[in-house]
Amino acid sequence: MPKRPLQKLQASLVARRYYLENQTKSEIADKLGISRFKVARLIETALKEGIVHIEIRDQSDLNTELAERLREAYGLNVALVLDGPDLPSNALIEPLGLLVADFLEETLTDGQLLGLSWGRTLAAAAKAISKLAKVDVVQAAGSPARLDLSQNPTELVHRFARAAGGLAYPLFGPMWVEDPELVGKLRAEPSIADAMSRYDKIDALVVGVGSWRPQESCLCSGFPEDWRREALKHNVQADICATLIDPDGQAVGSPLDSVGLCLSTEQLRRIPERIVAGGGLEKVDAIRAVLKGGWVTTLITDASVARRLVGEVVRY
Amino acid sequence: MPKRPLQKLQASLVARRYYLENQTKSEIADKLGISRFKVARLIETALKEGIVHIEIRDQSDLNTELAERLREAYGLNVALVLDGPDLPSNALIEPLGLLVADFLEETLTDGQLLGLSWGRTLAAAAKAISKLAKVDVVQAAGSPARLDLSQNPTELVHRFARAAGGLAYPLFGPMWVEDPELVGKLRAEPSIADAMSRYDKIDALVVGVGSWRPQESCLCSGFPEDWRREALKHNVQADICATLIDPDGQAVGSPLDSVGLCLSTEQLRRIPERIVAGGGLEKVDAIRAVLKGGWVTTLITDASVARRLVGEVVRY
DNA sequence: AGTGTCTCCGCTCATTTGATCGGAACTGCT
DNA sequence: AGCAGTTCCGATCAAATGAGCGGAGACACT
Repeated sequence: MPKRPLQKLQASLVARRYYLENQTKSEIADKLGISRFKVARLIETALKEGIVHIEIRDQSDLNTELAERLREAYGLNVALVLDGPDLPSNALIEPLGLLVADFLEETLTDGQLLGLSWGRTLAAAAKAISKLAKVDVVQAAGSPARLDLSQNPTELVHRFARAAGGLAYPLFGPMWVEDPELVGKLRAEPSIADAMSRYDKIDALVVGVGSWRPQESCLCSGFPEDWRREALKHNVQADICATLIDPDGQAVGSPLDSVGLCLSTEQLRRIPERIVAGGGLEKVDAIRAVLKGGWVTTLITDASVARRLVGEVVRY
Repeated sequence: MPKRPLQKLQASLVARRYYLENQTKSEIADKLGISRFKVARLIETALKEGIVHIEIRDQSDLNTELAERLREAYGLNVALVLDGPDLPSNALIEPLGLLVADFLEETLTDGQLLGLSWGRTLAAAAKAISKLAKVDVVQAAGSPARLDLSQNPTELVHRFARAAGGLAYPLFGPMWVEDPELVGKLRAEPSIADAMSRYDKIDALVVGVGSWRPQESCLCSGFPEDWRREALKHNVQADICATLIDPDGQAVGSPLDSVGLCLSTEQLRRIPERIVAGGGLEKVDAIRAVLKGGWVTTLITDASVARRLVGEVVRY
């Protein structure tokens, strides 16, 4: 028996009354005949000594602890981390989509303008959306090559707009054309011009994150051979909407800047809320890159990625 | 997945920041763009829903939770409950004595007058005492019959006084005599009168609790046969110093009132701090009785007794 | 639409709490 | 004993928090 059990004893007694019985510190102090400062200090030591244990138990499938660490490490506004074992990207698309849907349902407010790129996670989100705030929805980039129909970005924009009861501004056109003259004509096309003119007013943009590991990215694999070579020479790790990102998070110029039908890098930067969704360890390099560059304000990912990212000591 | 994980999610996020990262509610509110009231309500629900778990871990061998419940159930000022398995009284005497010693060392203040009765727990306490506040010590009752030397109350008073560096007022005399005339003479005896005259000024009294189950109580077994019969007719369950207590906690008159060399029941009542020590299930009836009658302000006991007592639903 | 109920929100005002400070008491050292 | 270093304590003032209230919006029912 320690010679003075009563110091810690009193600490645990005070802590019990304060935390478990909701008595005020002053009240406890009066009853115990000590000053309220002493009570406060006892509680402090109880906390420090581990006499008081406070534990936050997640009751959903979200890991809020990882989320919080991730959020702090990369200066995000919000991080949502789906808890669970390491799974391949494919298996994560649907739950992440659900999460994106839920997040949008709870955070968008009437009258905002939502920008959407494309991707499987967004497609899953679109399916899961039920009721959205009354927002208008604009397509942030034309259709990339080799996209199957279920991911048709135009369809996606309509789905969101319908759920929101707002207007849809789809972009009927390819993400890029190789002929500079043709780009000019397309951009002048009224429906396309209408959509693209709204890019500066987007309140929130939702995009998947594209990995540039060979054979993974839609965008990478859809690029013309010479573009891709050029991009890989710059060590591009990720694409976010139409912006290519190197391992340090810097934007790498690409032909899309001139011949794309899409949000420009500058426009992307200016969007107040940039929501990026993507999970699975295959994407961890891409996600790290976009986080480093500060391209993200809200990240929606899974625990495997989050664990990897917070396990790295660096902070930005 | 619940349709709205984000309500609880936000609750756990807010709770994490509040409890684990010590951010203020206002701070959290600002960062999240919600009102501080909403933060407070989220934390409230997190508490209510069990998202936040707060646990007080005792680091000593004291069970503060039982102590607190006991304290509340019987309106005690302080309860100390030694944690551990059910043990017989004998095995508890030494640890309880240590506890009494520690308690006195931490709570007595210079200049007070400490009253002591006798008993094995007090003897153990006396052995464990090392440094006490500078108090004077007065013996609250004469020596009962059949007490072995180690429990000699006079010796006890001296030990305490020596540890305290204060004066000792022992009572050289028996706890009672059967001849009323002799009592008068003894009470007039200067050293005895000196001690007894201080009974009204006692700040804190430490007593063991005596059980009146046959063959257990020192006091009971030491009583003359006719006194004991009379007491048992009144269903006496306990003695506390020289006062006999029935199962409801009422004081039962006894010859000690007239022929005892000891604190009277009225004097006992007036002592501000009445510290009662005793443990072991054999004593539970006695302890219950003295608690019921409000004879105790500080109870020092063991977990088996505490469990039993708080397990009974009644409150007084 | 009208209406009663209900929940949720943020305001005001009083209370509770924290940050910071200087002084008292204690300790170890000369 | 005398003295620096340390710890502990409680006061003050500002900040954080809680209790309670009324209004706005959602919902169900007429």
